[in-house]
Amino acid sequence: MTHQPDPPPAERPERQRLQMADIARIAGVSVATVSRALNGSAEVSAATRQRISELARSLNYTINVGAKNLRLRHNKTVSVVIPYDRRSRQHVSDPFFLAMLGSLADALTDRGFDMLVSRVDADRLELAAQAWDTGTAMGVVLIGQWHRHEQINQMAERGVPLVVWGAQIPVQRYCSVGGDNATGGALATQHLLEQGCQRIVFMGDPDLPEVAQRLRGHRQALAEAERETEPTLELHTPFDANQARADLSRLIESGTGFDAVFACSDVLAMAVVQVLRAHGKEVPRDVAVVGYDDIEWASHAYPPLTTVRQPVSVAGIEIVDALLAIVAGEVVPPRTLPVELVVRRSSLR
Amino acid sequence: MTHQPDPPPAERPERQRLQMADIARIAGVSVATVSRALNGSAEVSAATRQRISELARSLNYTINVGAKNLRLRHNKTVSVVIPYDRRSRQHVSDPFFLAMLGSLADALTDRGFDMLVSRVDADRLELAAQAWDTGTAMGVVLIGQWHRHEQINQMAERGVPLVVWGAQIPVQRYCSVGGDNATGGALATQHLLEQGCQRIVFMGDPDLPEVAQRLRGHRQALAEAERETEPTLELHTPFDANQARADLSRLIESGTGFDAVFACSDVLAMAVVQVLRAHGKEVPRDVAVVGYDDIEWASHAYPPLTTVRQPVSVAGIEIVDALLAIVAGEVVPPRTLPVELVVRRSSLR
DNA sequence: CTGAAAGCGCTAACAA
DNA sequence: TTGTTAGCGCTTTCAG
Repeated sequence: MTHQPDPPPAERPERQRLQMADIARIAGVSVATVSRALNGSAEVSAATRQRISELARSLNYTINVGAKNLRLRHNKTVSVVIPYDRRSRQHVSDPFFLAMLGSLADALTDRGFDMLVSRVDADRLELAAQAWDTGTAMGVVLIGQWHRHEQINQMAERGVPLVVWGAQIPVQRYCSVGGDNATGGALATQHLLEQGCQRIVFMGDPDLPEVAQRLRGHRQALAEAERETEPTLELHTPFDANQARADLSRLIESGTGFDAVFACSDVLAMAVVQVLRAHGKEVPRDVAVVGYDDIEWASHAYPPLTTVRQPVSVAGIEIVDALLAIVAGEVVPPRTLPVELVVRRSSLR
Repeated sequence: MTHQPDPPPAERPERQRLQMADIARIAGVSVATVSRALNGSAEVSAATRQRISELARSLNYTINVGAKNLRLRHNKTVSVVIPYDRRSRQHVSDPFFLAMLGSLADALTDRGFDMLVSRVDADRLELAAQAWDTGTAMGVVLIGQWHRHEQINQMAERGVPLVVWGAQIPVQRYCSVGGDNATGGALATQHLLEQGCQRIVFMGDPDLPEVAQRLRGHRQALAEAERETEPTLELHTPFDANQARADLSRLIESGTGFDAVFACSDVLAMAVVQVLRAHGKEVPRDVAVVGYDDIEWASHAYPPLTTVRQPVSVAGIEIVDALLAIVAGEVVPPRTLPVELVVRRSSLR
């Protein structure tokens, strides 16, 4: 994706790289034969194939992928886009997103694809398609849909092969893969209720589809236990630890009582624990805390964090497979992956 | 980087994408003119340039980057490689590496470059050059040199434009950018000595050049304070939290006394705090702890972690600029960036 | 089994 | 100012 006028072409004494023609000349065959040999075509004699492969290897020659792609009119790279919030730029530092990135990298590498990574302003999500528009990538993976559902729909309608990590939403014309957020929310709240918690704070920004679904699960669990939902206890905090600290401090200082917090990410939950501690409240004795994601250090936090585990490594595979299917022309329905409550000390009373 | 025999070309009813010829036909000019217009050449009349740009935009046409690159014989993508240890695969989950990735992404995006991300087995580091060999990327950034100094030298000698985040090493034929590890190590240890610590455990694998330099700084600080270095207190723990827990537990159980730990990453430090706590030791009262990196949550840990801050965001810029200079044919000397001790509660007695 | 030749989508001399 | 033309490095009919 070229975002600027090209700089001067950096013309240095052009390093002379070998090309197929060189190999052909040295081997005393035509480039066609070299091409066939190097691509393992059956219609070249085993002997020459062997000979040419060895020659190429010994000369450290590799096929130029750009030229190959141009000729073949396809390519093997996938663009992975991490939207960021212009104000905070925060969430790319969220370990969860980065874990997803790692998972995608593995899945793509295993299948022989390259991964192009870029960050785009969430307010300009159309740019996510750029790598596809320019023919740089065969498809794009969007990590998180934010509040840009409509823009994503438009991209998909424009024909961009697209898979989004996020929630499944009613009028959705693209393929999403995501955790079962409603269940996740319900599991967390049920668990807190079972621990005898009476007043549970929900922390998360329901503007984001995934969070909205978790909130729905949360409320449902309350309803099933015949508890009222209290708007005061619903903190619409975005995925931003600083905001989490501010919001929770305000709540505490307002004198509102509560004995549990269900935060929509582990990062938020850690911030919550920190604030509680600063206010002299002990976790889990005074306030039980549950997070979301189960990132690496949730288990190493103090206290170890109860959380809803998202299936990150299978997610990478699911996303990549879905994208490949879409590129192959299939219609792939959205997919919801199971989540699981991991109980640790932070919520045990 | 194609790592496998190509799968069947996914031949679906080829989505008909516009090309320059289409725009030319519609606009009633030649492709040359379109090319010039779209590239902002001054030798096309402002009027046609305007007209063609608008036509292209309205038709949602974008120049095919692959074809352009082939013709121009260069490209604007940089390959960023994160080596991984085959056994643990751990360190890609290290927030520090991921922060570096983010920093590089920003620096590259700002300059209009694409970022190709891949993970390679540290034991097969030659593969890091693949994206360059195949012409996919104009250069490569290696995050961490591990114990593969020689292989990296060979890549550089082979002509691969290369910048490595890591230590500066005597016989080095490639460009490295890294923090001032010796100073970092010294700062940490001096600080612990000032806090009155008597027996400081050093945790880190000196097989890695960066760690070796931190160890040197550590020893130097001890020497300046006229303390002996005690081999028993030097734990050769790799960047792996589990290993850290195991190693420190063993040390404690061996009955060796100590009142401080200097760990070579924040992740290790957090593991250390956890183990100490499990053994009934309080941080910092019984044992002071200092980490390295100053990743996001070091300040939110419990207790907040004293650590040596690495200049991640400037590092991304330095690395990218160095790589671009190298691609432009310059000889770029290795660069060492200043580090800084950030004192927090974990080390205050 | 191998080679000659056309062309993937674009840019840049060179001509007009 | 604009068009014509020759490739960039490769794959693949189509002939031999």
